[in-house]
Amino acid sequence: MNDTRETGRDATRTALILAALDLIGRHGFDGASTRRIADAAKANIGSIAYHFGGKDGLRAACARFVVETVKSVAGPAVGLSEAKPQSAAEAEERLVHTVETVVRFLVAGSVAPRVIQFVLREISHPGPVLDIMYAGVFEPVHKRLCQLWEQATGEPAESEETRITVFTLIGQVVYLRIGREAVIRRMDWPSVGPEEAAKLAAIASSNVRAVIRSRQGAKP
Amino acid sequence: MNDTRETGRDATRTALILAALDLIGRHGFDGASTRRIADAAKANIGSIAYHFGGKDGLRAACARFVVETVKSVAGPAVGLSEAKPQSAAEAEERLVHTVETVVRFLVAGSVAPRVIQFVLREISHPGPVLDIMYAGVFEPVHKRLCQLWEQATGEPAESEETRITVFTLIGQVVYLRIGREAVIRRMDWPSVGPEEAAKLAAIASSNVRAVIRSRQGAKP
DNA sequence: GTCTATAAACAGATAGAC
DNA sequence: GTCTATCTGTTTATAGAC
Repeated sequence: MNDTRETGRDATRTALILAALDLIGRHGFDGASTRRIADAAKANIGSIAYHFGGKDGLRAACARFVVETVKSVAGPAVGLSEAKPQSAAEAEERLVHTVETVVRFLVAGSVAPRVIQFVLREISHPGPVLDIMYAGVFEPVHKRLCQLWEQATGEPAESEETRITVFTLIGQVVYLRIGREAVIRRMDWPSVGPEEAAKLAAIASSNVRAVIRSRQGAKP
Repeated sequence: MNDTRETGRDATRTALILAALDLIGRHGFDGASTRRIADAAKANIGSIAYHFGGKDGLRAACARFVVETVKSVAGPAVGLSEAKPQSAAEAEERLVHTVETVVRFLVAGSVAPRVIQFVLREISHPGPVLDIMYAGVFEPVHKRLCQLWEQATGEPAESEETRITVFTLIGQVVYLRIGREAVIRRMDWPSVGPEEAAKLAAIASSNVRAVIRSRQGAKP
């Protein structure tokens, strides 16, 4: 009888990854001790060495988990595996839809706040973790957004201008999560729930449309 | 004869703060040991306890140092102590100028890359350090930008819409620093120097103008 | 004030019992 | 596979010499 349910090998692995994601996201890699991670996962310290070879192996496993999670959210939103939109208007709608989906995921996502915190911690400094996340998520999503941008504005997808512009569009959204504490204080919000996320998404989309409009006007 | 020059009390304090800023920025608070900080500052471990009461005291001192540094850059750029601009066009120029100054400071600033890294590390989680930086820098600068926004677009400075919009304008710029490694890879740049910073600043300013334009059109 | 020696706690890795 | 005991190194804080 194969026991692939709650207990067993995979359950321990997953529990360790989720606990590590949470604690590394909250306290940083050095601040999250293997003992606390094991405790949170209700596993023993030795299991980290057994399953991942050590603390660094667990970190890499977290990165791969993040790639899968983000792919499952950003992939469909950006239409990674769908056909290209046929018109400029359609491409614009797809861009706006992506931005709104990402805002909601970022600022009010109950699914994976730990995933986000982990990424924000690990994204700054180069290393194996960044390599995994860049190749698995950042590059494919960014490239796709550049294609959509080309269809929406007529600017070449791989031009320097387009690539930078897409970074700024992502940035305005990501910062809402990074600066979360500042946003909450300045907006005088108790926290950021679905209602607040909707307001943030509305402004972000409006900005995207404004920039598209200005670029369309530049070379009509 | 008062010796306020290179050696003495203040020199040790400053050296410790700069070293802590650098190492905490690079490895996080937990990842930066007091030993390495003291070594980098060419001071002894005991001096941290003597001058700052302990590692936490040094962290707070870093935050205060950051506030002073950022004020000296962002303050003049945003015109914190100057009179309000007289026209919408003037306010728009001031906003664009601020964005360009901040981009240059962020992505190519040779003065204080350590300051930036420290802020990005500490900004996520609430605590005494965030309190110091929010009250000292974030709030005053954000409020000033909201005022400029009102003058440039006619939208009320303290409306929810304006406050959020200003966050998105800051965000597109700040992300260029946070996602630095991703930007470098995707742009295929060896690093981000003055030339690259100019390109980034140009796009960011163009975005700001586009959003202003769209808001002006909304309520003419 | 500056520096050194040391204490007490904690880190990650590992060997071996079950 | 899971868990415990232990090893080795490192952490912050501190007491005391100079």
